[in-house]
Amino acid sequence: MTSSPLPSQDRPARRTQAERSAATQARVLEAAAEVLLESGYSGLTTTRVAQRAGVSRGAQLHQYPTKEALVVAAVDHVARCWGEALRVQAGTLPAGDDRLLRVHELLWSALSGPLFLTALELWVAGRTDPVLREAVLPFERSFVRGARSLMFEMYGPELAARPRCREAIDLVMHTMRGGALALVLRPERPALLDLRLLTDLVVRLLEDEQPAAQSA
Amino acid sequence: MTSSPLPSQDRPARRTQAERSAATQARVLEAAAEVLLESGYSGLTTTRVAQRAGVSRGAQLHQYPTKEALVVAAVDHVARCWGEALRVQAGTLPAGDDRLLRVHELLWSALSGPLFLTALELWVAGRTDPVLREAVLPFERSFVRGARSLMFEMYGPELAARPRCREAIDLVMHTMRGGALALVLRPERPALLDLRLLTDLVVRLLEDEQPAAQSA
DNA sequence: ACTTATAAGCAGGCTTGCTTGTTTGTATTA
DNA sequence: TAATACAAACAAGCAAGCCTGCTTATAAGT
Repeated sequence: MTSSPLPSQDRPARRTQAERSAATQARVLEAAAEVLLESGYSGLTTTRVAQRAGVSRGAQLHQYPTKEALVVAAVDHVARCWGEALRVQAGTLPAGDDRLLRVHELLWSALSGPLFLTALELWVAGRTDPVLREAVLPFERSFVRGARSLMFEMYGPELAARPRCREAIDLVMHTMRGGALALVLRPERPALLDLRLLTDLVVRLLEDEQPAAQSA
Repeated sequence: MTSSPLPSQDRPARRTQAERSAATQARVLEAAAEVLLESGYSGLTTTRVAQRAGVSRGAQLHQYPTKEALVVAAVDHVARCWGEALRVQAGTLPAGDDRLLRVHELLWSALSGPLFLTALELWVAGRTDPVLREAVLPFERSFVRGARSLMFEMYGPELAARPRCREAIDLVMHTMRGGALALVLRPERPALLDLRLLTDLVVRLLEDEQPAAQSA
C-alpha cells in the first residue's frame, strides 16, 4: 500500500546535508530576530530561540556552538533583511514630481518598522558587549553608506550635485533615527515626525550655493 | 589618645534611620546607573549592583525587595539627574547674541553625554518589559515637555511666538536624539551632527510667517 | 550496483554556575 | 523594648554549554 517505488510524499523527502543545515539555520535566525523583537536582547536566551524555531537544542548547538556565534549570525541576518527591504522598496519608487517626499517616506518606513527595533536591540547591546560591537559595526557602516548612496541616487543628479547635499542627507537620517527612537515606547501614535516639514527644509538647504553659512 | 569622650571619629557616628536608608539607597541607585552604563540592561543583576555599591545583598533587598523595585527606582533617579543637569546648565547660559546656537549646544551636550546612554538602556528595555515601560513613560513625557518648554524659554519671546516654533523644536530634538544614537557605537568621533547647520535651518524655519508650506 | 564505513545533522538529558528572593540572625536607632 | 537597618547563609530556578546516542546523507570499497 504505502510502498511506492519513489518515497516522495509520505517520507520526509530526501534533502541534501547543505539543505538541511540551511533550513535549520534559517529557522533559528528567524526565531532569534522574533525573540529580539518581542523580548529584547536581555530576553534572548538560546533556549527560547530553539523553542521558537521548533528546533532541538542539539541542532541549535550544532549550528551555532555558542550564544555568541548565534548572535553574530543574527546580526548578519537582520542587517541583510533590512538592507534588502530598503532596496526592494526603492525599486518600486515612481519617478514622480515630489520625489523628495517620496524618498523620505520610503526611508521613514524602513526606519520606523519592526526591523529597526530589532536592529536597535543589537545596536544598543553592542555598546557594552565587545564581541557584538565588532559584529555590528561593519553592518552599521555599510548600512549608513548604502542608505546615503541610495538617497544620492534617488535625489537625482541635479540635487545630488548641490554643495550641501551630503549634509542634508545626514541630517535627514539623523532626524529619522531620532523620530524612530521616539516611537520605541509608543508605537501607537503614527507620526511624530513631520516629513513634509523635513522635506521642505531639505529643499531650502539644497537651494543654497555657498557651502557654509553662519547662523544668525 | 584616641579615646575622646565623644565617639565622633573612630566610631561610625550616630545617624538617624532615615539618613541610613537614604545613604544606602543613594549608593545603590548610583551603582545601578553605573552598571547600566557599563554593562547595559542585560548585564544589570542585583548582585553586581550590590557589589558595586559596596552594600550587602541584605541591605539591598531591604531597601528594594525585588529587582523590579530597584529598576523602577533607578529610572526615577536617572531621570531626575538628567533633568537636573539640563536645568543647571541652562542657568549658566549667557544671554549673548547667538543664543540659538548656544541653546542647541547645551541640549546637545545633555543628549550626547553618559546620562543619555544610561537612559537609553532603560528606554529600550522598557519597550519589551511592561513594568519598566510603565515606569519610563511618565518620565519620558515630562522630560520631553520640560525640554520643550525650556527651549521655548531659551529661544526668547520673539522666536517663541513664531507660528512654527514648536515644530522646529521637535525637529531639533529628534535630530539630536538621532545624532546621539549614531554615537552609541562610536563614542570616539566627536561631531557627526552639524549644530551650525541645524541652527541655520531653524532660523530659516522661524522666519516663515505662514504656518504650513508645501514641498517643491 | 550494492554494501559498508565515515561523517554530518539531530535529539534530549545532564552539569555547572549564576540570579533571584527567602529566611534567620545581629546591630543600630527610636 | 520595639522597630528599623543590615548581614549572610540558603533554596529554587534557569541559562549555557557538554555529552551520549540516534538518524540521515555522502563517500569508499567491492
